[in-house]
This record gives sequence, C-alpha cells and structure tokens, in this order.
Amino acid sequence: MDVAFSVVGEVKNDIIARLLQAVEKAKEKGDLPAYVDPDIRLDIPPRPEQGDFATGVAMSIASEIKSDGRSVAGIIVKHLRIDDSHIVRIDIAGPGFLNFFLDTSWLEKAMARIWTDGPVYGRTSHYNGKRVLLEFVSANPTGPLNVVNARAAAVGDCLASMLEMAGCQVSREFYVNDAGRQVSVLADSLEARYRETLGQEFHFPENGYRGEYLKDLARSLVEDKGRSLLDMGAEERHAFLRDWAVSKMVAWQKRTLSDYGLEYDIWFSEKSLREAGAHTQVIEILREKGLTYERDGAVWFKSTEFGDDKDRVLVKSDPGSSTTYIVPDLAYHKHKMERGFDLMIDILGPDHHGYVDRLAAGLQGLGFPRDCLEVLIVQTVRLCRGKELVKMSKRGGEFISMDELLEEVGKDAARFFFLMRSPESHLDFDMDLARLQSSENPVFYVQYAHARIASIFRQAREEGYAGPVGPNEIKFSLLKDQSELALMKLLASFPDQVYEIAAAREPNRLIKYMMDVASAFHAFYTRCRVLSDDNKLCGARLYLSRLTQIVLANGLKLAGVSAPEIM
RNA sequence: GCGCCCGUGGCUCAAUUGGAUAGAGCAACAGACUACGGAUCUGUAGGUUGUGGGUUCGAAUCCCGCCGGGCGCACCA
Repeated sequence: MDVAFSVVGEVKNDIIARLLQAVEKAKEKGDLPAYVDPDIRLDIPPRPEQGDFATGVAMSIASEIKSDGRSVAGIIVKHLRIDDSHIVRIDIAGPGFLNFFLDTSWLEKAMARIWTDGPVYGRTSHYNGKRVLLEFVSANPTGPLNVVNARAAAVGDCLASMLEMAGCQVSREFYVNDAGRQVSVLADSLEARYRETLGQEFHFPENGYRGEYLKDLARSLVEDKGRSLLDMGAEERHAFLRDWAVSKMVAWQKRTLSDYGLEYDIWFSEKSLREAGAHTQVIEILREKGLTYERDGAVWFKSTEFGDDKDRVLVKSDPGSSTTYIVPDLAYHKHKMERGFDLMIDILGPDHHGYVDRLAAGLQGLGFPRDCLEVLIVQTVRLCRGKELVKMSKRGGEFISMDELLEEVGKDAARFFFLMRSPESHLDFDMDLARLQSSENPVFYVQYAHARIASIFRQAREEGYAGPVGPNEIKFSLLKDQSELALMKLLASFPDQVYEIAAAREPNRLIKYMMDVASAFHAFYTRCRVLSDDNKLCGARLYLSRLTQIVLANGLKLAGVSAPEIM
C-alpha cells in the first residue's frame, strides 16, 4: 500500500480497508468463493448523485466468479461495517457500482490541511524519495532554441515539478552535444562568417548553418579577437572556434530558458565524457559480454537480442574508426545511472522515436534493467495566426525562434498553451489567440480567478474585515451551498491529482484541473456573495476563498505560470 | 513495404487509464448584478467517437482488418 499523505488518500484507504474486510467476511460466510482477491480502486465519480467516492469492484469480482455485479455489490454491502467512519450511505447503482456518500467532516479536515500546508499543499510522499533524472530539450548548441524546444521545456519542467511534489528527488538536466560532428560544422560555418566579416575570401561549408545569428556571432568575434584568429594554425583555430561558438550558444540557450522561468540543475557536457574515455569503455563492456561482432569492417552491437529490430553499428568502418551516436549516448546514460538515479526520463522530439529501442537495448546490454529508462515523445508544433499557418522551416525566412515566441506571447501564455495539450498529440499553436487579452484566451481564465480572489481580500481590508481567519475560527457548516461543496471537493483532491498526473506523465491534465478549479470558483463567486454583514458567513467564505487561492497559486507554480494579484 | 503517434459536435481539445447519460473552451443563439473585477455566470443548440468486425456485464479506450493525416525507418546527430 502506498503512502497516503492527503486527507482524500486517508479517507480512500479507510474505505478500501473496510471493503477488503467485507470481502474477507463474505468469504468466511461462504457468500463469495475463497479465491476472490480483488484489487480495489476508489474513484471520484463524475456526478454528485453518484456519491463522493465510487468503486466498480463488485463488477470485476462478478466477472471473475461468473455472477452479476449487483448481487456481488449486495453481498459486499451486507458485510460492510461503516461504524466509526465518514460513510453515511452506500448506494448500489447501475450495473453494480458502489457509491459512497460521506458526511462533510472529512472535507473540513481536508480544508484545514490546505490552510496549514499553504505553499506546499499538494505535496505527498507517494514516491518516497525516488531519484529521477529528467533530461529534456537538450538541443544542439548550433543555433537558437525553437518552438518545439519550448514545448519540451514546458512539459519537462512541469513534469519535474509535479514529480517533486509527489515525493521524488528530481534533477533537471540538459545534455550539451558539444563534441559531435555538428559542432564541427558550426565552427566551420562561423569561420566562414568570420572571414566574410573581415572582408576575406571564404568558403561556406556544404551543410553549414546559414542563420543570421552566425553573422552576429562573427561580428562579436571580430570585436572580441580582431584578426588574431587568422594567425592560428587551422587545427588550433578550428578548436578555438568550436569552443567559443558552443559557449556562446549555450549561454544564449540558458538565457532563453531563464526567460522562460526554467533553471536546470545540470548542463552536462558530452565532451567531458568523451575526454574521460567513457566511449571506449562502453564498447569494451559490450565486447566482453560477447554482444558485439565485426562485419564489413565495422563493429556491431547485437541489439536484436534486446528487442531492437536490427543490429546497430558502434564503430564505423571509416579510416578514423569513429563511433556512431549511440556510443556517446550510451556512455551518457550509463553515467546517469552511476550517479545513483533510480529512473531516467528522457523527453525527445518525434524524430527520435525510432531511436528509443536502440538506446533501451544498449542499456540492457550494459546490464541495466529495461525499466530504468522512460522516453516521452513530444510531438511537433505548428504555429498559426488564426487560420493561417506560419512556416517554420529554417531555410525559409519566416522561422520563429523560442525567443521570438516569448517576446510575442509571453511566457505564461506559451507555457500554458504547450501544457494544455497531451504532449504526444500534434499541437496547433495559435499565436493570435495566445496574445489575446480576452476571455477567448484560457490562460486568463485561471489567472483571473486568482486575481479576483486577491481583489476580494483587498476589498475586505478596505472595509475593515479582520482578514482571513483559520479553520479554528470559522463555522465550517456554513459552507453548504452546492457550489461551495463542489469547490471544496476539487480543492481536496489536489494532492492526489498531482500524484496521478505525475505518474501518468500527462501534465496536460494539470491544466484541465486548474480550469476546473477556476470554473468552480467563478461559479461559487456568482452564487455566493463573500463579503457581507454576516460575520460568520463572511469569515467562512473568506476562508474558502483563501484556500482556493492557495491551490490556484500552487497549481500555476507547477505549470510555471505566474499567479497575478492584479491583471 | 515496416514501425511509432494521431483521427471524438463547425474549430481546438477532454474523458479519472475498461465504467454510469462521451464532457469543456471557442464560434452561434437566449438570458443574468444600481454591492466583492462582466477577463464572469446560467441556459439552448450541436455526436452512429474515421470505418468494418471481435473480446465482455460494459469499449472513444483493448485485439484484427481497412481509410485518412503526421513522423521515422543511416556505418547522421
């Protein structure tokens, strides 16, 4: 049984324990066969008339023993003890659902928990300190970040925050590909622009990076170093240009992500691994285990033994015996595991999905369990303005970088929009909509709820209310309107929502939840006037407003979106 | 050809992971405060969940076939 740290979790566990007890009792009495051993899950049903919690366990038992759900439900209820619990009524509904109706004392407890936890409300110990390394974005240091990087950054950062709240120790990591061929091409491209800036003859490399940013970079290189690079030997110059360009690019990417409110724990250099000889070590290990062979002058890894659809080359047959990309990547992941992590999560772009099996096979070849690695594929983004698609090819002039996106719509809207959709579905990002400061834009719906609550408290202070009072000073039973009960149930479910969403790796559901909370609050606001002459009622509603504000603030923080006091 | 992802009202997406009457937002229509922010709320209309089979108490969800879209299928990274 996992650790339940939330009030909802405690209540659920209590009911589940009673259900298990009832099943045991039924088995003793011969009402159910002895082999029945159900896995019970309680859900929060979609409609209030279906109770506070519900379970379909009777139906699953019924199918196991070839009976029908309603009669199994009847048997369970007959043996269920509800004394000394929150349960006041149990309905058998539809094909055999058990619907539990509870008194509101559990809600009172749940609300008090929000009050005392405040900024850390939502935290649970479900993951019990599990060490997770979450690697995301990891764009090549050859150019500015793009909008897909922005999407991966939003998803990765949010998921990291949610895992932390659910009890993981998370390290956010960015892998800098500063050693491969592409940074060599970057150096050559920069050299060409450098020579161009100095008015020299230059040769632009075949697959060079043609973006304007390299011209800017070349100009600042000239300012920095003058013509001194021309005096270097070709090799020395190349090495210098590579390191210089990479450091500039990485600094640029850091700045962009920092504007996004994202700070990594580690920027990991591929080069450092290469210099430490980690590559040859990987090849050696695989060779010693008999998992390699030579063919056509290359060294192959028997990845098919671990579920890959074909074997992969590790060392190419070219004169330099260079390695394929899988080798440094395996070395990197091996290094991650050696740092003591329990789980690695990689967030990759759609063009990498064919790569996953290979990587997983390699890790197993190195002796790691298959489930040490999880890969989340984040799908592509299509930018549009209203109906019109914005072209994103790097060759066309209309390429939109992450910087430009942020400048145009701001980080809040960008993050919110990226998180709104399931990471694995294709996203149409409407920049006109994201920029719009109106009700059509869903970001503001949630932020507005938060600002509205702040406004209530400003007003309350002006009118001389004592300020929000805590759970001990209010009369909880006054919170009985349907909108108040609905809102409180939502607020109570926050910690478990966080855990479930983190476990499913579906941060889009956080946004859905936030929209639901905002909606429930707006409905409450419309039906129930908060500030009034009725001190008791006013105190209770100010209390509920404060709790809502806490949940909104904590949820928005998880999403990396600001929670404004005024809009 | 093979693999992965996707297909749900006019548009963009949900659906508690196999559950109850498939839900939101936008757009459309009709309403709602001389008091807390109308960036709000309430209601109406809109669906054979691409399609054909199968699995079972129960399918948008799982399995098989087809149709349509996206992305991959390197001794590139």
